[in-house]
Amino acid sequence: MGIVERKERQRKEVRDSILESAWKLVNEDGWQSLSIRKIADAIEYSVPVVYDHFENKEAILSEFNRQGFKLLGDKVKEAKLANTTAATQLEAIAFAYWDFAFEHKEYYQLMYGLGMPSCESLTKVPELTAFIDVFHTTIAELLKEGGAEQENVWMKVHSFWSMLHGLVSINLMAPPAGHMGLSAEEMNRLILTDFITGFLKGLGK
Amino acid sequence: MGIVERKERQRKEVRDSILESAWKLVNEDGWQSLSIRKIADAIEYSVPVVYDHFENKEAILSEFNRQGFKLLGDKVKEAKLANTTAATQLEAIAFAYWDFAFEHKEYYQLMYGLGMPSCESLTKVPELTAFIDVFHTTIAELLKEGGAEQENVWMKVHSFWSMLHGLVSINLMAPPAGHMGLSAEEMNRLILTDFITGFLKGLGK
DNA sequence: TATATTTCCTAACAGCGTTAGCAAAGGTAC
DNA sequence: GTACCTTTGCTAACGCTGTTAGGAAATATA
Repeated sequence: MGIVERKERQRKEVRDSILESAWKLVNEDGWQSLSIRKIADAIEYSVPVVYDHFENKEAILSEFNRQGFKLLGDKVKEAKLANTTAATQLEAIAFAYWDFAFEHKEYYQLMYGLGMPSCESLTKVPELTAFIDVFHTTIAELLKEGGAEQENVWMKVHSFWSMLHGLVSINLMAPPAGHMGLSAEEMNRLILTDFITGFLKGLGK
Repeated sequence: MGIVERKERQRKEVRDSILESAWKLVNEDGWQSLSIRKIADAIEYSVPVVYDHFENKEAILSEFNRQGFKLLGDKVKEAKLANTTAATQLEAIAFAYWDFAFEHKEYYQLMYGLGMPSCESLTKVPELTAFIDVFHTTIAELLKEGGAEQENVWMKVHSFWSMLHGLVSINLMAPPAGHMGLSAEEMNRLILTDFITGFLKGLGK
């Protein structure tokens, strides 16, 4: 009685081909343009068949979300295991994370919700430069004070902005649960002040 | 002949009411559910009238994008001017940035494209914890080595992840132009290594 | 062979961004 | 005041989206 087995196998094949086609479409035209109808077209089934395997479009996306974090987790773990000291491990982890994001842009964009407007829209905002300039003047001043004027100011500006954005956006998406008897707000305060003192130290302060 | 003036004034009134209604709708139901038809309904005009004032939906969004960066720029500049030393200025800037993001969540989400899935989806991914654990073990080990075991490990883990994500995501959205004779890639390498050494220092290394 | 079940499609609903084309209102000139 | 022109704002449509109801055809069971 291999009939139910065959049916399950065929069912899985359709499910896999949905994910495969979806992934192909995403890599061709990005997340925004992915649609159930396009998937149905690609797998050569009608639209409702897709709904036999996934509750809705978001379920397909969150499947890729899971895949992405699984893959990132593996890469990061692999990088750790390839090193022996904790310091080199952390360094390798950071590089692995970085490389993952740029080798799998589509995954990363989905995982962190990047991409509401087109990705390059940020650089087209004229108000951005005025806002970045405030960072620039302050950091340039600090580097002069610290006697490290020759350092690349723009690198530090970019780091400052980026790290700050990272702290903020992760907090908006996944606020820390609060550990060791500290509330989430106390944690945030700590994280922010810790970041600032660390950054100032990096400027020679 | 105040007729053209009146017409311009009325035109501006409609334009303003479009933005006002859009902003209201966004604050009620988020960016994802904003639609031209809802705006038209709110301003009590038909749909094509909206297109007399904005080329398309994206033009409305980028108007808010500009507003957001303008407001953020003002807050940050204000924080700077309220302080005298560069170090306290930088600190005040960071706090102003932070506060802006949480006081104006809608702006911040639009400005940085957060919000493709619902914002809270991140914490629902089971693969996330496995991936964070790699950070945790490594950083805990480093703190032990540095003799700073009592420090809040989770805070450092959260910082590490957040900053790394910030560096990556800003790079994906607005890659640095390359300054001072360095290519964008060299800049990135510098920024990343600088981050790692800085972070390690913060762990007592 | 007849019945029950699974599989799969057509067709629709309600919404979206966007635009063509027309009616009405407003302003201008005689 | 009447004729003309320009602006204004509408209806209605096109083509797309996610999602689902209901029925036909194929398959499995008795």
